[in-house]
Amino acid sequence: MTMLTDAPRRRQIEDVASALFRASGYSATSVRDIARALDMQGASLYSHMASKEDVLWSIVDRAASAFEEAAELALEAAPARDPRARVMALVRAHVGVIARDPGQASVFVAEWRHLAGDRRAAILERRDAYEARLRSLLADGMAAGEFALADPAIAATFLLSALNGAATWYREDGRMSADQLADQYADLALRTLTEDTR
Amino acid sequence: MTMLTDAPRRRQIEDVASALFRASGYSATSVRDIARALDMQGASLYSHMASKEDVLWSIVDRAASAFEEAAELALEAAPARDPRARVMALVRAHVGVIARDPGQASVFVAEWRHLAGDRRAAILERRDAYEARLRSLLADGMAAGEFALADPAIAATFLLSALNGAATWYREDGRMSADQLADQYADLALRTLTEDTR
DNA sequence: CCTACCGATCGGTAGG
DNA sequence: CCTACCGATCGGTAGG
Repeated sequence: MTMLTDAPRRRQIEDVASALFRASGYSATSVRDIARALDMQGASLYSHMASKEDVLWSIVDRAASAFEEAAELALEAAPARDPRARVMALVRAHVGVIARDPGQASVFVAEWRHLAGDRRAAILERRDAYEARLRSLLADGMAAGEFALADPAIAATFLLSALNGAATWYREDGRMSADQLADQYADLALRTLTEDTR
Repeated sequence: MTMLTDAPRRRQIEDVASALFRASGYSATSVRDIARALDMQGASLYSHMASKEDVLWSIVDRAASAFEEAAELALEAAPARDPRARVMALVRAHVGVIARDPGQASVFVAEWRHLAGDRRAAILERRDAYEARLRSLLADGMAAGEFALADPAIAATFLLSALNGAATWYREDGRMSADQLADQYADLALRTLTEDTR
């Protein structure tokens, strides 16, 4: 999570909004709810934002970039020809982004549908591209004989649902560190990909 | 999904509301949106419901009962001392409830937080009890030496997130039948529980 | 960043 | 099930 103190106002607004959107959803959170959390008047927020949807867009766009960049970095660093290591790296990166800012992540996961028109379309495209990358990693692993999957597309969706679930429940002050979360989730995720030999 | 034709009005309202809540969320769906989908005036709905939250409660309560009853039946029918078979049965039952009515299920999964007070507390308790049942099944399997899990609570959360994800994307008219979904998800879920022997 | 204010829409009621 | 209507609240603007 980002420090709320001393962050620029716009960023403070986005962080407070993330937390409120996460707890109650975008539509049930009013501009005045956000203002109240910052000890401001509702109308004053409009010095820093053009619209409520604008703030949602900033959060979702930033989250999408965080996932994309983390995946990029992780896959660059991972061995090129080891599908297991590559999936592991992607999963750990994904969980890391969630653990670092669960508010932002959960807004990305659950509230993007309140975006309209082009923004909605753009984010859907990026989500699809991201999922496609996991899908192709799974296909690579199958081609290499490392994974056994009846349907890599279903497996990718199954996995991403499981990982994204953490955005809803994970608390930074809970009993689990970000690393512990990443370790456990990566382990569970990897198991999904190979035959169950008992 | 339930037939909309000839269902009693109250049930039609709940089915239409489920679909709209699933697509846009509870707060972004107005009473007039629901009425419009039924070719009625907004105020006319109040002959059949006391409040908007009342309709949400009916959907969530019915969904909770469906999950509970399906789990009960599945576990009664499953062998008492075979943890793998028992988890498999529970997963298949859970996915079956989702596939049979994804609208109802996704409202249960995502919109319960818009309930207030006692209802919210009651549903949280039932969710906890349901998850606890899966958790204890996992613990049984570990005790029997059949499952290898670092933390059965985390595994249960991971699994339920993965399964519930289907409530968001599954379409009855899509390329996958309910049985295919249940088969694939049960397979993926079961793999999660045993060591990855490669 | 504030006060004052806008039109639109919200959930819900009265009365038929 | 409809028309007519209610107060409250919504996102947002004007002007300082």
